[in-house]
Amino acid sequence: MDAVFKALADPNRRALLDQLHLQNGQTLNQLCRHLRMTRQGITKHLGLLIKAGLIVPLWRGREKLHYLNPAPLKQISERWIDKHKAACLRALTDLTKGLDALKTEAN
Amino acid sequence: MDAVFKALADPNRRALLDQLHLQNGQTLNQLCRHLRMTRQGITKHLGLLIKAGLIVPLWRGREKLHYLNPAPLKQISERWIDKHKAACLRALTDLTKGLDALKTEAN
DNA sequence: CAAATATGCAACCGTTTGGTTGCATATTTT
DNA sequence: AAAATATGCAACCAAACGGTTGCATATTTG
Repeated sequence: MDAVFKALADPNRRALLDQLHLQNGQTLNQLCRHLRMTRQGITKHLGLLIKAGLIVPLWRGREKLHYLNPAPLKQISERWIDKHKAACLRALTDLTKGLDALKTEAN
Repeated sequence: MDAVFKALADPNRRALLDQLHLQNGQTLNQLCRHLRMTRQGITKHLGLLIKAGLIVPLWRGREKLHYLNPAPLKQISERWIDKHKAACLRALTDLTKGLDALKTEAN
């Protein structure tokens, strides 16, 4: 899961995911058109995304097609984000309680 | 939003959030007990988390209390994760279609 | 007021990261 | 078979990162 968080940390990589979200199954060269960077640079980013399981590569002849894999995002969402979101109300009441405690202390 | 993704990229920072999730409003020193690192190191991590809006600091005398702020996570979840999760079925069918295309091509 | 406590700030340092350039390899196309 | 296309691999580099040490500052306690 750490690999997924790390993969999502870079805006260029998120842009790549967005691009595939727009049109799934693009080749490396196609993806290169949307991002001003050398092909090799993009290859590196795609490498991380693939390692994190966010993208699944598929070879067709000399072309490498890139497909989104939503599973890791779903995991993160369910096992991490939701857990913390659930604490939403609690966290806010904690904060206001903290503020109140300060106020009464001040008196 | 970039700051939030970057803040979440480090396991120590996620551990800090988890720790606050366990007990909200802890001081810097309290948080230091749970992580083997110098206080200054932790201060840096907390700095990023605060900058990302994930944690709200609150001074009480010489103590700095740290409270969770679930808002940024909610934003990321709604504006990014959900968007990509929604493509779940689509992405999978895309992939299988890609595989099928390869198979038929092979014949 | 002095000592202890809780924190901040800045410099430094090894490692990782993001990106480039250069060259090699594999598949198509002509 | 030769040329063109699509990609991989490795070395290299500056910048960012994660963490430390050393010292300064502010608040409490005795």
